[in-house]
Amino acid sequence: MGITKSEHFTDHQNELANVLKALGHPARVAIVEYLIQHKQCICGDIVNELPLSQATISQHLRELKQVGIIQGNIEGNSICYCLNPLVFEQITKFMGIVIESVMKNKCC
Amino acid sequence: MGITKSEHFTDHQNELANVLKALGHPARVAIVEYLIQHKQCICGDIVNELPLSQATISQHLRELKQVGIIQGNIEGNSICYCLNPLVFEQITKFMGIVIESVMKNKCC
DNA sequence: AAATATAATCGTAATATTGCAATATAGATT
DNA sequence: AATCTATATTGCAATATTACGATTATATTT
Repeated sequence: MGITKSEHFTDHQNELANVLKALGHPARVAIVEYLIQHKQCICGDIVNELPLSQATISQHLRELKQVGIIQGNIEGNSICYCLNPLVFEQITKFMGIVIESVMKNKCC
Repeated sequence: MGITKSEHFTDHQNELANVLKALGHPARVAIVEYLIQHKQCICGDIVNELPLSQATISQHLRELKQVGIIQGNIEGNSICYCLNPLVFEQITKFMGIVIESVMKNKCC
């Protein structure tokens, strides 16, 4: 099929999964890491950094933006992208709950 | 194409992306949440919990296991699965670095 | 040993993702 | 206004993912 049965899951589960899926590609991890170092970028910066075409980079940026991982502000000719902290706080919170739970009870 | 050009990225980027991709599906988020609450499960528990077939659940469990998110121990007839804290610590560390970076510098 | 219980695997269909060339769009510059 | 620069979009091919029925494998129970 290839189609996820989203309707059977909670909004929270779908939203978290969407964000994590967006981060689940090495090029998009690389883009986030570029933004960690340089704080901001335009599409062309990433095109110069990664061995992927401009069209492909643009697509990856769109996916990251769609789930709120980055935000883009138009600056004249180009678009300035940067990280959105809120999303990462959400993810960290989830991961924290997992870790806390695991620590309390060892595996069978 | 549908094929990720993994060879162009670092091991760290590929590994992190693989773990996040594995968590990037609502059913697999739901499995992790089940494990947070119940500490452990067998395949049949999840089959009873989620509206997906046994074959599909088994596949999702295998994906989670492949990237080290869960571990499975054979217990007679069935297999007991539980969470592996190490992976989540890795993810949290990455997320923490992102947040720290973002806090230092607002967007353009 | 036959029957049952549990879970993995195989085969397959439907759909999604990845990547790129080509093209389109929009602001900046001459 | 013509050109340049930066990026988005479209269309397409190759591959991956999701899901399930059917089957298989293994351990347990009768």
